[in-house]
Amino acid sequence: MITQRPKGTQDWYGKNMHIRTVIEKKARELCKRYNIHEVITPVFEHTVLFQRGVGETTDVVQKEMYTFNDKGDRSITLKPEGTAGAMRAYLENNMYAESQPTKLFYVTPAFRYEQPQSGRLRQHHQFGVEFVGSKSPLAEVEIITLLNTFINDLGLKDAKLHINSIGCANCRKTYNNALLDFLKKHESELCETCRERMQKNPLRVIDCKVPSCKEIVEKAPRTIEYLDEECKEHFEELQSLLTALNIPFEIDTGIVRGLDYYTKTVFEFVNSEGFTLCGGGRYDGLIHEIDEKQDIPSVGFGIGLERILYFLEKEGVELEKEPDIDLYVGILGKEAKIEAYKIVKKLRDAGLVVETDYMDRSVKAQMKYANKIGALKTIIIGENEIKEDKVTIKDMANHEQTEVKLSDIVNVMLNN
RNA sequence: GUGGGUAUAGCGCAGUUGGUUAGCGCGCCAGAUUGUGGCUCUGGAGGCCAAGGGUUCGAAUCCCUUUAUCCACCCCA
Repeated sequence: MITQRPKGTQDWYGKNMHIRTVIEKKARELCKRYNIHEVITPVFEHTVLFQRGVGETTDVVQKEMYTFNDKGDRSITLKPEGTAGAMRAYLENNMYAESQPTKLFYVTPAFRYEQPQSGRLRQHHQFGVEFVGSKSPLAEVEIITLLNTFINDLGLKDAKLHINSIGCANCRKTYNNALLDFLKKHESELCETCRERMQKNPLRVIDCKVPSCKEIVEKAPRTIEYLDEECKEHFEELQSLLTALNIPFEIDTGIVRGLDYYTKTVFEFVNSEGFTLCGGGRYDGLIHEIDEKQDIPSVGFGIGLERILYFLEKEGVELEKEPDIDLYVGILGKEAKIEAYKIVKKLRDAGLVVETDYMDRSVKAQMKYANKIGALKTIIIGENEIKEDKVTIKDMANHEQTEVKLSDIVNVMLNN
C-alpha cells in the first residue's frame, strides 16, 4: 500500500514526462504569440467558489469534489477545473482595473472524484485560456484559432471543431419551457437518468447516449431555435469569422456542456469516435456569480494534457525527441577520476550534454552503457591520457576515431 | 455510484483436468587474452504467483472478501 499511488493518479516520468514537457513548451510559446499571460493560482480554494462558479446542480459539485475542512475549520476544495480559480484571481487582484481585455493562461492539476477509465483520472492536468472582458465573437475566434493552431502543431489530425450556441439566460428560460413541454410528452419513453435530468437540468437530456433517448431527442427543440436577436447575431458572426479564417467547423446542436456557467457559444474538439479532446465556450455570467458587483463577459477553454497524450498515442504521432548526449566520458582507474570529472564539468559548463561513469565499471561496460544511452561520441580518460595530454574521440555512429589534445577537448567538442 | 474483464520477475507473457525445486522472451549484471559499444555465445541476480481468508493430503490453479488496474455507463479534460 505504501508504495502504491492513490487510485486514479499517475506518476509522470520517462517518456511521458518528456512529452508533457514538450506539450507545455508548445503551449507557452503559442500563448506568448497571442500575448496571453500565465497565472498560477492555488491548488485549493474555498469550497464556495466552486459551488457558485461551477454551479450547485452540476455533477462535479454535487458528487465529485475533493472537499475537506482544514485545521481552522474552513471548507476547502481541491480545484476540480481551472476557470473558477483564474476568475477569482482576476477579481481579487483587480485585473479589471487595467485596460481590457485580460488574457490569461494556466497549466494546472485538477481533481475530481470519478471512476477512472481511458483518458479520465482523479487528478488530471489541463492547459486552459481565459479571455476576459470582451463580448465580441472575436474573443471566441481568438481562443478557437489558438486551439486549432495548437492541435495542428502537435500533429493531431483526428480532431474536429464542433460548435453550438445555448443562448443567454433569457433564451434559456423560453427554451427550457419548450423543452420541458416536449419531454413531458415523451416522459414514459425516456431512460431513468433522463427522467431525473428533467427535474434537475433538462438541457442535459440532449446529450444522452441511450439510443432510445437519442431517437426522441432528435425531434426535441434545440437551443439554437430559441436564441434571441442578440444571441443569434452573435452566433452568426462567429460562424462567418471562422469561415473567413478557413477554420473548418460543424454545428452540433447536441453539445451542451456540463458546467452551469456556459452562455451563448459552446464548442468541443472531438475525434471520429466521438471522444472529446477539449472543450470550452463563453461564460458571461460567471464573474457576476462570483462577485455580484462585477459583470464582465468571458470566454475560455480547457484541454487535458492526458487527453493530448491519449490522442497522440492513438494517432501514432511522435513529438520531438529528447536531446542527444553529446559526449560520454569514460573513466579508467582511480587516479584519473578527479581529472576526468573536472573535464566533465568543464564540458557541461560549455553547454554540452555530457554523461560519465559513476559505477566504477570496466571500460567495456562503459562503452556498452554509452551506446545504450545514445551518446554521439565517447572518450576514455585514464592515466596515460592525462600524462600525455591526448585523448581519442570515438564517433559512435561510424566508429571513426580521432586523436586530440586532452587540454583542447572543450574547444574541439564545441567546434563540431 | 453501476456493470464487465484482468492481476505470475523491472517490462511483455506461458503455466495443461489442482501434484515435486514456477518457466520463456526482452531488460539488468558479469565473462568470452588483460584499456573500447552495437551481433553472437556463456553464466548470474531477480518472484510471499496482488493482499487476506477458506476448501484439500496438496493451490499460481477451485471458492469468498478486499485492493488495484483496464473497459463501458454517468459525467467530463
